[in-house]
Amino acid sequence: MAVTIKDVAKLANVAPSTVSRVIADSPRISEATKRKVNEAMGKLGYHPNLNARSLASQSTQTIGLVMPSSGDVVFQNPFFPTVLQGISEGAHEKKYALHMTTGKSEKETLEAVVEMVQGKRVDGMILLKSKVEDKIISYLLKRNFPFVLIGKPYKNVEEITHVDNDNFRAMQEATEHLIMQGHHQIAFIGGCLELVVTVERLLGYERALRNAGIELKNEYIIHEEFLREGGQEAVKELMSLENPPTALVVVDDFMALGVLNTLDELGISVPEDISIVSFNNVLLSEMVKPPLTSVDINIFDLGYQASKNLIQKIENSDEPIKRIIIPHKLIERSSCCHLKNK
Amino acid sequence: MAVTIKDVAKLANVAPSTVSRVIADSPRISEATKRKVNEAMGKLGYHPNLNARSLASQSTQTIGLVMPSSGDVVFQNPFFPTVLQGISEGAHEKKYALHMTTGKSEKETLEAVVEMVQGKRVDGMILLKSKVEDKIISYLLKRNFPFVLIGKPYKNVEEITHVDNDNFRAMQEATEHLIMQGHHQIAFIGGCLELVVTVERLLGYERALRNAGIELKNEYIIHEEFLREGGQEAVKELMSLENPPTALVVVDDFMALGVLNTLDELGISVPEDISIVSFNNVLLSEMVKPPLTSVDINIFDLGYQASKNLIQKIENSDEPIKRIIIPHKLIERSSCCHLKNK
DNA sequence: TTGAAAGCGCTAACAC
DNA sequence: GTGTTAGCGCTTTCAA
Repeated sequence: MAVTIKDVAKLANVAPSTVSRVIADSPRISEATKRKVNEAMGKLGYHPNLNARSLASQSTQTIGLVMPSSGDVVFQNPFFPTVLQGISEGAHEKKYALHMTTGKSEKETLEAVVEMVQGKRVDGMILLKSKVEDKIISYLLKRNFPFVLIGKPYKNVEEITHVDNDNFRAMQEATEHLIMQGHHQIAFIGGCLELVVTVERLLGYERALRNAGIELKNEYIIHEEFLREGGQEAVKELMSLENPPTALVVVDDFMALGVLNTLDELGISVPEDISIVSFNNVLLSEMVKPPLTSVDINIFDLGYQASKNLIQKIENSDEPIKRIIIPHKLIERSSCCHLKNK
Repeated sequence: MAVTIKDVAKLANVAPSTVSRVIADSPRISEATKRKVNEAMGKLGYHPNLNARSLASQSTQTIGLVMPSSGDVVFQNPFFPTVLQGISEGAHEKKYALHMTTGKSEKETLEAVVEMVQGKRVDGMILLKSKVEDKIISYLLKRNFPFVLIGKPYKNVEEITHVDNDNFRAMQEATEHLIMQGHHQIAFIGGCLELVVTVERLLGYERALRNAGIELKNEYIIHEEFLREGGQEAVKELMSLENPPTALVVVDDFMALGVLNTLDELGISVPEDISIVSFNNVLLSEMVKPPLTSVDINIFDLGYQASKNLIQKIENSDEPIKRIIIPHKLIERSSCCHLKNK
């Protein structure tokens, strides 16, 4: 068996509780015994058993996370690793670890969460996306379990600490950027409408058009899970409309790359024939041709603030509900240009 | 306080141990009490405390993982998420969870591992890369703690279960592919030489050239951590040699994209002026222009097999040491062509 | 400032 | 088949 607190206590000639106090760096312990105990720990190569500690102290110093299931589109693009990196960084700073599981279905995912929460494996949870009707959120809310959502909750906004971009404004600005370049025929290429982020951005797009007195056209709005094949068709259809768009807003750089390829096949050049603004500003966006004008939403920070704030909440149970808005920024590159008058 | 096994026992009029047996689905328990207990669990909304279980049973059903630290290049490309996805999938199938931490330095990383291992937070570990001198490996080996390495160990190959590609052959074949297309001046663009994978591939490259009776040139071999700026210079230098290469092998698609851009700037076209074979075959490789001929190394499977085999090892302590080679495959696209005779 | 002792919630060996 | 009981290794009152 491994070396325990008792072994250390024996060697240092103190009680186990004293050792425990030394570990916790309790103030009311003499320097002398502190040294004595530390020495014994060193000599024995002692390391606390964290399960025992968690059991006794009802805290785990770990944050729970549910990964998007394999096969989820999310995985093919850098959002997930980057946000994870941010989460991990924030956790690491406060000496928290991460505990993750996957769920293939919504049911499995919920089960995974229940297991973590009721199984006392984690002190808090970070949720990576908010569905329109989210059982996980209801569950956590009901149990009053600390969690932070990355993204905007569909409901109960006032009760949920969340970190998000101002996706409405971000998309509005992206659209306005195109409008200011003279574009009136601007199409929206977005993802799954069940995701709140898509809804928000769509609204921002619509607002920008409306503000500019531009008529909304249903056929200019596309929702595709796509990477590869899926979207190709949609883009082709879009471009063969009677009045094809002269500009596109695309909700993700990776999608934009797919769009770029389809346009290339169609012999349409960017930005000469059509302008594009996309989102996320991942490394990719500056490496493709043409480099993409893209809205940087600070993915890393989204994750970093999520774990940072979750930990605050864990450690101080009457921390107020917060809404943290991570700033975005339009990074101009070469995929947009002024609409030439015809 | 949460509902415990005792509450269930009381309600079902049985002993706590009986409840425990029902949970473990012990064979020697009557259907009647099984039902009775299950009913009580349902009624109370019981969920086992996993810390208590781990403490008592000395097992956690979780796998440890150390993430590449933020800032690590690894994060900017899809290798990490994909391998994580594979690991997660394999773990999920056997109802294992993942526990992860980050380390910024080698020292921190080792500490993180020690904490997981001695802290009894995990039953086994997956290592994502093998350094030439790897303290983590020595540590785990010394403690005889179950672990699986993704990649090839630098030493102690016979004692370490690892899952890897045959990187030597993969690179040899990639190089031969170019040689068969008439190329003799083939440069190698690789990553950090401290990583065993780089060494292996370099050897495969050299073997292919040697087999074909082609002289090795030092100036044809580049090692760059690069993405962006770093590599640009290197590629420019390479192309301004007296005898610039007519083909490149690049160890990563993402790097290849960087190379592609630099070449474009130099007015060199692919594949007309220079051919490229890269590695990993991530989605990106078919989306860039020109689509990259790339060696698919089955990243997902690397992760999947790693957790699969780690779990076997955890559950059966005299499982033999294994070496699992994941097949690779050259996917031909448009970044290579026959060398025109001059 | 330190020690003794009672749990945290579970499993498992042993008894019946 | 089921109950009793002794831990797993730690934290945390309560006393001294």
